[in-house]
Amino acid sequence: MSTKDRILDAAETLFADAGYDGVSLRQITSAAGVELALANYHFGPKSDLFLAVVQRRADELNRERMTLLAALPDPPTMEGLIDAFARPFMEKSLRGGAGWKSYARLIAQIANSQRWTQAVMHTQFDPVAEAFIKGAKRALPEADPRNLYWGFHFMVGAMTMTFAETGRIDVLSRGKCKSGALDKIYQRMIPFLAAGFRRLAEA
Amino acid sequence: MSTKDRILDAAETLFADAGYDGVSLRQITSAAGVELALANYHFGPKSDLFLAVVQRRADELNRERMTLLAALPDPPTMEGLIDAFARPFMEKSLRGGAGWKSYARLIAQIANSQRWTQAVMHTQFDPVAEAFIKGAKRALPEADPRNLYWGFHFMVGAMTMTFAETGRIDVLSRGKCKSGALDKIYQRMIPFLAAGFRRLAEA
DNA sequence: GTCTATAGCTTGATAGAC
DNA sequence: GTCTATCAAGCTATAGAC
Repeated sequence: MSTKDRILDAAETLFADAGYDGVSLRQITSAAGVELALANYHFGPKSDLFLAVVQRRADELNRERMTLLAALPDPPTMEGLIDAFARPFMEKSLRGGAGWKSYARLIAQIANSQRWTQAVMHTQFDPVAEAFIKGAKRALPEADPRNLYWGFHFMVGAMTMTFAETGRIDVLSRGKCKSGALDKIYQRMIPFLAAGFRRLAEA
Repeated sequence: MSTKDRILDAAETLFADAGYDGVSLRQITSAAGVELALANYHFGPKSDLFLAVVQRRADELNRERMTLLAALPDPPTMEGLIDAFARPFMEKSLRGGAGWKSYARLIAQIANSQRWTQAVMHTQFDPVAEAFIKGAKRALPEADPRNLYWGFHFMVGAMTMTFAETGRIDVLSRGKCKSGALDKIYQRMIPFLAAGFRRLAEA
């Protein structure tokens, strides 16, 4: 495994647990088993390393989302549309290894802070978001387009928190619900969100 | 204004913008216009200051939420229940001053990270969450209780991201939607979420 | 590409005078 | 309750040898 990948993997885990400022380059290179100076040599400043961590999986995720979105019938159903957007993330989180779990926790923090909205959310995720909105306009042609943007926003909020698996719901439900049972949650999330979109389309 | 309050206000704004580790005690006391040593004198270690910042408004918020929840008819409607939970936050964010906007950005980060789940979410917000779930069981008695926990989870994800006002939706919608127009968004969020809950109850 | 060594700064916390 | 001064540790970034 290359030095670059070792650094990216270590940075991903640590950034996911403690955030950008909660982790030092020393912790990252130490966890990766490489020298401190190599982080700067391969990635430049710390902020560029952070962006590289996020970009690596965003590219793969977006490619799959775009493929699924393009394969939908026209007009698509809302359920199909939401599934095309959410399924790649769910599958990778369940079966892609620990790196994807870290990435999910990282994205939840990024999506909920102003700090990385421009550099990460707009740069890396807006093209897919626009493809989703375009599909939603076909699925619900009678809807006010603004309501579809808001629906998308509510969906992203519910999804990022779900994939982050903070464990809060496990304690709150006294073990009846499990954050880690993503496939079970997924079966509930899709209809929940689709019903919300449909209700907004009627308004 | 007391030294303690000056420190709390400055810390709130800075923590909301950059997170716990992104802000130093020097930045906080400097913004508050007091000496560095006073942060430790009044609040103890940095982590205790952070918890004090969150607790201050959580107490006020929870009191109002509990009052509204207790005033609902039995059985309540899902719309009424969600409104009782969300309205105090929305009103304060719209009319409570800049401190409540900072607090909303802070809560969005906390709710989406594992790091503060125990010390903040469970400690400060679980009692109200349980009151909400109890009401949801009355509103939708035919629902599997687990689905109500998941609905609550999706609701919190959508709500925290909405109140955080990251501005992403403004750019994505090319100005058609505005993060800051919380009252308009609120009218869409309540039916979106209520329809989601109802759909889960049918499953 | 990798390593050692270090410059230049910032950090949280506190001791001790007032 | 407030202030000055400081400690010990940590930080990012980089220069220079190999």
